[in-house]
Amino acid sequence: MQRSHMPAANKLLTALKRAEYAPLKAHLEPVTLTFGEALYQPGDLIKQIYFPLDCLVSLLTVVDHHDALEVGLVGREGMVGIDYALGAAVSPIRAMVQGSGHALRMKATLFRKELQRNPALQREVYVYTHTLMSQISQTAACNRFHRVEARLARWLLLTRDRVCSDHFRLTHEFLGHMLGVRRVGVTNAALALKARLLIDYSRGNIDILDGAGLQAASCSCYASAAGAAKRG
Amino acid sequence: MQRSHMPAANKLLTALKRAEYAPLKAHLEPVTLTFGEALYQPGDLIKQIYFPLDCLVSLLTVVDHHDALEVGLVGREGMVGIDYALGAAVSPIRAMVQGSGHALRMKATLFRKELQRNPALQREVYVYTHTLMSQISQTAACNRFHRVEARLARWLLLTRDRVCSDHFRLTHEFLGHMLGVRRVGVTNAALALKARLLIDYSRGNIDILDGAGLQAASCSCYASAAGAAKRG
DNA sequence: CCGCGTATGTGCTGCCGCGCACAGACCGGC
DNA sequence: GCCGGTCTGTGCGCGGCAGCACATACGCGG
Repeated sequence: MQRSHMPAANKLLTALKRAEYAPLKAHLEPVTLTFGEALYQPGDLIKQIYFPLDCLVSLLTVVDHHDALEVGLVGREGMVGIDYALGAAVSPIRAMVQGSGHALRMKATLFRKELQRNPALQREVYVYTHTLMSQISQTAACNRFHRVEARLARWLLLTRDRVCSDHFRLTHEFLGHMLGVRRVGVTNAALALKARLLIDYSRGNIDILDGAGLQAASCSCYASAAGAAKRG
Repeated sequence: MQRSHMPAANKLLTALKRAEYAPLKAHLEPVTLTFGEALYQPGDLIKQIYFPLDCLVSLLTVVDHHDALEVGLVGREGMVGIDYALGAAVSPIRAMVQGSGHALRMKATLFRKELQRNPALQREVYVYTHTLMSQISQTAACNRFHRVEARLARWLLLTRDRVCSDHFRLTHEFLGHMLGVRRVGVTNAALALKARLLIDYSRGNIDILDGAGLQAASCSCYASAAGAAKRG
């Protein structure tokens, strides 16, 4: 997953001023998250809040206890556990580590206490909530109207923005789960992108060769709220 | 759209205690919303917040300036303008009146001021945000995994819960826009439900004959968060 | 360097929903 | 009672993706 050895900062936290951040800092604990780890399952009590540094977390809605669809993607621009911040005790979704890396973790109860007395933190958290909600809506429409190839392109770009690298590890099988399509569907879409020299890949190693071209191949959704908000 | 002449109360507001509600009350203005009216378009500045009483508002994500997909449905259990409450100035979505009726309206700026100093209102608004976000996610997964017939059944049940009546007016054409499918797709699904004596309809007048049966015909999504939260 | 497991490519068949076109059915207005 | 507009039902061809099955390719460990 090769990225810089010193984890980048979490943008939601760095938006806070020194005095606003200080009371949080004492309770933040650095953790390493590994690929495939589930931070929450649907119905789980939310005990910890996570602020990704250089890892990547997928938010998945689970239907009928087996089919799952990714609805959101969280990198260092956000946090995992928004539901708790909004007053919910249990998670309605599955949060799965999609790219290994580091994060800062905090006990949920302590986070809520701090949130209640910290207006700056509130502002950041609620603005991020809005961003995430827009992203989820956008993704829903994208899944409905656009073909697998465009959605794959979009997804690769979103991932790139979060890991800040043109190279990352992901198998077709996994991408299939993320996009809610068969593995073969991913293979075909990936072949098309490869043929156009936009990406290259082999056995789970993906390289983005032509970001601009990939953006052209992706649907307009990438350029919209979701993409824009994430790059900032 | 036949419902009681005295508009039911908005549940988000009635959850507030007298003293908490009083400062809001002064600024709430009753309005009549008519079918087809757009409260916001994507990119619009949010100037008013709406609390539906007996009307129904659809939240739509618009792609490429022509295709639209419904992601959420707001009745008297919620409010329209959540984005503004979260700190956004412009609406990322279209909010369209799907069932005529009454609502309470408030200037957005006044609402934000009151929100800032009213913890009980904050709690209600953020819990509703969570409900809505869950609903959007659930809908996204539902659109992906379930067939038109099941989704139509689910959508009719959600509508029923909000208008509190087994009868309402909706054309296939309109339902097609809501579900993101062709009108003919709706016709076929509706025919199947009619054949099973779960619903009846004619020229825009829809009757739910067998709610339990319809729920069985709908996907599990209805029973999940979305449905549960709305009936409460 | 051999073998096995994982990752990727290919070839079917089938169904769902799309786009288009048109036929009936019902309702209100004149 | 006729006319026009709206709503609903039907037919046809097509494409994307599902499900299933199998064929290669790559890489690691022994």
